[in-house]
Amino acid sequence: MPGSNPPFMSGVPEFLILQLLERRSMYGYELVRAIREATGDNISLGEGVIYPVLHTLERAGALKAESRLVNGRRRVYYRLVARGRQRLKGLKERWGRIREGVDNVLTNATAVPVGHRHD
Amino acid sequence: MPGSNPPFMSGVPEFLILQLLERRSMYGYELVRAIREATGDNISLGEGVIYPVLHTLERAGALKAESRLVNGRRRVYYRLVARGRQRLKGLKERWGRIREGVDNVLTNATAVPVGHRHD
DNA sequence: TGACATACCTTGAACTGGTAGGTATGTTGC
DNA sequence: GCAACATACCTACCAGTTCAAGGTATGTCA
Repeated sequence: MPGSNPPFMSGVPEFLILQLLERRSMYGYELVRAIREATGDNISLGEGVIYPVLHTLERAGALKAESRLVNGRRRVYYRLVARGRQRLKGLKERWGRIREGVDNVLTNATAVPVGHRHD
Repeated sequence: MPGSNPPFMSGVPEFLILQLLERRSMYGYELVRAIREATGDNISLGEGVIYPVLHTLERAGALKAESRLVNGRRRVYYRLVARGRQRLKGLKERWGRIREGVDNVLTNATAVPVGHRHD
């Protein structure tokens, strides 16, 4: 039975990729390992996840690809551009809200919605 | 444009439902509002999301349904049972790991994986 | 009588992650 | 020279899930 659907992962690969590329350009294979490291081994994504997302993001104009030749091997570096930064910003906000919402229920506290604080 | 696919939501409806039903039994329509309240308006799920999840969860043996008649209206109350509690436990752990992984990248800190702390 | 809240339900579309497979090059050890 | 491995890219298919939209029916209030 190939392809189960683990919870809480939707949007996460894209989010992590965008986030990491904000710091510096990277190539796909590099991202696979970077994600493991940067998440403290909490999240591990295979190449079969990374590459398609990269391609989608590029088609969407969020990333620019540049093929370089290093040690006789081809590497496709991806650079975050304006549209990608915008996208990242939106995802950050969304992540913040959902994270907060879930944690509210988790910690049993009755919530104070973002943007409705009145300290 | 029907059916967009907002990120970070996969697994969340199930998780919230399980979480809320751990405290007390509720019926579907009640859950819709309870989720809005409990998440501090950060998350809002329609009936079209709640009911299918409820049915799936019941089929999976995580919930027991009981139909009651209140004020001439039918209400289907759902009660969390053992299998559901187990499921909730697993989701809690998963949520913890993913949340931590994402936040690690977000806060730019190199991570300390869960279970690998050595204070 | 009409409007609205309550309360349940299903269908179809769209998206997305995961697995599994496949290609090709450089490096290392025997 | 050759096997094994790491590097580095890629795609096709599956499965599961959220969501909007629509539909039914009862009670209440003006």
